[in-house]
Amino acid sequence: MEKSLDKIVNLCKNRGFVFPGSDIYDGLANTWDYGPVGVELKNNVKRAWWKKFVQEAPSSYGVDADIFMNSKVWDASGHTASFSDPKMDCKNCGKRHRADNLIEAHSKGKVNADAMSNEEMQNYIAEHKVACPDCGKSNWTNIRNFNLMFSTSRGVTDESQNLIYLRPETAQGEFVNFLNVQRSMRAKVPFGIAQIGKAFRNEVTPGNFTFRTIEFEQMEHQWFCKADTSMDFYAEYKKKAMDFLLSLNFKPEHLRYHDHDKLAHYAKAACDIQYLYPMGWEELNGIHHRGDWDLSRHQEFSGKSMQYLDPFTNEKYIPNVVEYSIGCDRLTLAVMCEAYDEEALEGGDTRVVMHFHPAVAPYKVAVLPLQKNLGDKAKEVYATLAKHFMITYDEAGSIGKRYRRQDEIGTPMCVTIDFDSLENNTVTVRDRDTMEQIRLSVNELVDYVNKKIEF
RNA sequence: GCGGGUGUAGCUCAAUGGUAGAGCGCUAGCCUUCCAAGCUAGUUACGAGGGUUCGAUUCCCUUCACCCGCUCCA
Repeated sequence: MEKSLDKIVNLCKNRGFVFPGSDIYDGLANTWDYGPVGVELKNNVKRAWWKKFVQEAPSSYGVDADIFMNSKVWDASGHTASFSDPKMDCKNCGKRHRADNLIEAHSKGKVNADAMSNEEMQNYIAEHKVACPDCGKSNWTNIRNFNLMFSTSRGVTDESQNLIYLRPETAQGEFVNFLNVQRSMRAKVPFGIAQIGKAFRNEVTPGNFTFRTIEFEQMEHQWFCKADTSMDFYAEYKKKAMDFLLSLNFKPEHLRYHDHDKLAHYAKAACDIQYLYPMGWEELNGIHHRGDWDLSRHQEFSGKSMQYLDPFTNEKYIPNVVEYSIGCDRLTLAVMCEAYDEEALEGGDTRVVMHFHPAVAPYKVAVLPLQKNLGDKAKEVYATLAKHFMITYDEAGSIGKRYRRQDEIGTPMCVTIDFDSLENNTVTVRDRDTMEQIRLSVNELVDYVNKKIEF
């Protein structure tokens, strides 16, 4: 199992999908850069998602909110309070504990550690020789804040510096724009706000290639609706989320729902869709019924009314939210895992093929002159196709080798130029999945490719 | 942060106390009319610093980076 993720990581490095971040400086753990091929794949995945959840979705609107947000947003969302913990490690047994919990337990609740600074807590623990609950020794590291939010500061001079965070989730960008979108688009509840954007988490344990990283991209759709319809929409989005994945050619047996029994503080119901990655079943997306928690909190913290006035019934209410959130990098990785195939050929040969849905394939077509002296004609065909699609060109090596190269990056169609092409302007189109070949005129080619990549 | 591991070419690996070799890949040329053919030539490496030594990629120390566990996990 483990081996097969390695194979994908290797393919990614060798074929330009994904490189280790800061590679020439020995990397930076858990950062990854998408290469020329990978960025096409990822962009196509995003485009496919946007098509289903914005373009074709009734009453859904896209936004692109800023990564930096007023710190009060994170107070309202609860991240400031619960995303940061003062932790100390026991040097004796290695166990990690929260400093505030240690003090409150030691003082039997008489000392309120919440009001203490880290330094005060550290001093208190040293003075009172607060012992490790696990081994009984009092030999602690200094307090370190395990803040899952990355912070930086805004302001040039020291005195004017204000702490700001890189958003740990994109969702708040949709919530804080609820009023703006509703008003400017004259939107009527129910309606949706979608966003694709980066989020940052200082994860203690990232890993598994691009599955869990400290910087990642989320694709989210928040559906604002009336409370009494919300469970129906929750069920509907569970289905929509699954249908989207199936439309990308995921095998049904590689996907499953996973209902949460333990709910986060904001959630009324929650469900994941998991994918069978090489390392096992892992969360690919989440569908959360968030009630009116988010808008209510923002109403409370901002002082702005989040109430919606229903123009038909004149009812006033704070809408409920059904959130559908999918990790773009996770999805892209899943798409790669799902597409990866090693096919045994006659003669003991194997070819690695990425069976991407043509809509998300990095290149739609590879243009291959059968011989180098057909290059001029091939470049002419290339120029014609390049106006319509992301395509590539290769004239190095035997034709078989060039087919294999394209198979490895999942190019669905290879177009070869031969001497007949010069005579009658036709080309041979070779299909990645069936390996069948058909003869088309260059004029027919654009329509043919368009039909293939339909999504 | 703790424990373990790794670090030689783009990749996979090898050898060696006397400054390194292969396969694959890649590039150029020849050949070639449809699935990794062949021939020729070329290409590129000992993570960094220090020590021992006449001499270190090899031994020792430090450091850096990465990987795997653990801790944590909206």
